Amino acid sequence: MEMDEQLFTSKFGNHLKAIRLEKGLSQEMLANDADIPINQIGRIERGEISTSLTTIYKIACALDIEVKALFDF
Amino acid sequence: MEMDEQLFTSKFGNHLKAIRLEKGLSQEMLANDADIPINQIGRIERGEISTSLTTIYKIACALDIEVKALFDF
DNA sequence: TTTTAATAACACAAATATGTGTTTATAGAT
DNA sequence: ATCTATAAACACATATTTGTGTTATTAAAA
Repeated sequence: MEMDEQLFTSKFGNHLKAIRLEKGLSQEMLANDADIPINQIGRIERGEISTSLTTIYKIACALDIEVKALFDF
Repeated sequence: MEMDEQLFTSKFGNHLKAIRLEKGLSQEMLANDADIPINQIGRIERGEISTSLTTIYKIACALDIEVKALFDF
């Protein structure tokens, strides 16, 4: 699927949010588990920022899923 | 697998390099295809930087693979 | 209506990636 | 030894994320 970069970050954010909600976590809980500021989670889910590899990894660890699962969309 | 963040970016870089070489591409060719500076590819492969979602996406497109394949390690 | 939890939205400094350029190192071929 | 291609290693300005606050919405419950 060919996609614009901004659309990609937006879809990534939506997918992250869906996974977070499936796990029954609030942004704040996820942020605490991942040791990331809560605002950062919001910015990522809204597709505002193109977050970094390490942040992605920390989030995957906090969600207890593989990183590649975050890209399954 | 539990892993340090720096080790993760390092493994990501090694995996990217392996895929690039499998495809028979030089850093320069990949950089051109992905519309990214060549030095950036080197920095990522060496694990020097924690690159961004959009850069990861551009690289995956240029390699003609799914993003999640870049995290299959 | 009022309270509460959750998220969005805004601002700002600090840290880091990005983009561009140049130079050095390495390895293979001639 | 020389040439060539590839990659590493610098430097530096610019752009963006990150981290830390504060304030404003939104929605649901009491």
